[in-house]
Amino acid sequence: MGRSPCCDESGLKKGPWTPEEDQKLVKYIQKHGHGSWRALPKLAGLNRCGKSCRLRWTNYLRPDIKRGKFSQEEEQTILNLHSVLGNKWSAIATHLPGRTDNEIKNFWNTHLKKKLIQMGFDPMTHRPRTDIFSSLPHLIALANLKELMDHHSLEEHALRLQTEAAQMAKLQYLQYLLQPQAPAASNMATSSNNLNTIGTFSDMEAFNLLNSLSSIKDSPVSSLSQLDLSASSLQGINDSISFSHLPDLQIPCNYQTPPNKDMVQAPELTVFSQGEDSPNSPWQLPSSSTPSPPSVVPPVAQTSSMINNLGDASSASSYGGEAPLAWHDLLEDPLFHDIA
DNA sequence: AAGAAACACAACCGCGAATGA
DNA sequence: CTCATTCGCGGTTGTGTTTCT
Repeated sequence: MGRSPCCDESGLKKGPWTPEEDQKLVKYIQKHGHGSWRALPKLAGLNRCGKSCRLRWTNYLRPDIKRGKFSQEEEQTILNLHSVLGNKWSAIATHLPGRTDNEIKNFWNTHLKKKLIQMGFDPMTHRPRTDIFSSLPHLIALANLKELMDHHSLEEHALRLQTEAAQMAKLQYLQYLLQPQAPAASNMATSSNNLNTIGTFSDMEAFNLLNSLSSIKDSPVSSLSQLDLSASSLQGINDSISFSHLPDLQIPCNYQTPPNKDMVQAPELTVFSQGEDSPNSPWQLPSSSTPSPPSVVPPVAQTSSMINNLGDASSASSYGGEAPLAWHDLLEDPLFHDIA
């Protein structure tokens, strides 16, 4: 065990590669393949360690590397995969042909992470931030409220938002049902934490909810940022409706890049369905930038496997689960009773 | 025009997993 | 089974470039 001693060896060159070194490395690998990286430098006539050669080849010299800016589609793929896989850069890279894990990692650290923070999302959990800074985008959105109000009458706006809030609450409930580790829903379900045991209940509930939510995409306001903004404005109008649990959504998000950097836009919600995507991935990722909700509501059996897959996905994730949902809050919420 | 700050990205470091003797 | 070696991964740093003041 222990780490490789190769880089500790003195006398080996470090730092940026020269074109001559690149040429030597490329020529050698094209002719012989890399074989043992440790042996390669000597054989190729390079005064570098094998590790350095491997890195240079895999991150820069490999002929199949795609260079240049990341496309919108690639960006969205990274965001989606990161929400499921966490910082598993190599795993993410396998879904982006021609891109290296290092490149993706750099792109994440320099662009996407900041973008998410700007949007008010925790880049690690992909959930709305709950610290003080999270309110910043919210406040920015509020600042734009006046403009929005110029276009819609307040009442009409409030009514529409009330409907959307109800849909969000349903989504929350669905999220709870899809949580394999969720505590038994007190008096509403069996007392067992066993997924199979609560499965029957969850399946039916999830099935019904998915049915009722299948039209959510047609909602006139489809982005969370709009909903957040709406929620704030509505809260002023009708204090009896609580939106406190809205930021708890954990269903994987499908992010859309704001059309320009000055515009703050939160992710659109997408209910993922199991699909014929790569067998490595339990998720069927939306293939285009305009995702649509599942056109066919999964049958009960499928919903079960969705739940299982959700479990797999969350275990694959590198971050521990924050208490995902204030379940009792939801139960006590008058809004919940209206929709349930 | 010059210095500072921010950004972008290549490369390095250290760790753990895999592998083979 | 143990240990040494190699490889690959993820975090971090260093440095060149661009933008801002």
